[in-house]
Amino acid sequence: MADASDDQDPFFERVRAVVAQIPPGRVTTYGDIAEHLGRRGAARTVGWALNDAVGSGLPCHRVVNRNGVLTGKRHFETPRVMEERLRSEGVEFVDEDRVNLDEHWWTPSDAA
DNA sequence: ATCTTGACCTCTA
DNA sequence: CTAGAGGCCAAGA
Repeated sequence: MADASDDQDPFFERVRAVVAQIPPGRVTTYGDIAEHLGRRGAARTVGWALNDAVGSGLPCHRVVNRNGVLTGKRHFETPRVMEERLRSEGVEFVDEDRVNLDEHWWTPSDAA
């Protein structure tokens, strides 16, 4: 297994690693993750990674857009899951689909 | 192999 | 202030 086939470090794997390290009660943004990985405008790709992460055990509900809006709630099993989960963790909502980033903003650099 | 879509962000007019 | 376009990476048809 020393072939160039087991290299799982493109972008997907890295995004998942970061999202998996998001502590409860905290929220992060796509742009922050992308920027932390070295890609500033690759925020879209981050979402793609989560698209495959749904059901993989990743707390994708803790990832919101720059405005703190639960953009990806529609991709969940049920749009309600995302909101219910965040609320269950102690996250406060300033709007129907907007969380208080000023109170629960977590960054990849805050890990460890 | 090519084109389109996709859970985004940022800049410029 | 609002509106429009560009850029990034990956997967599906």
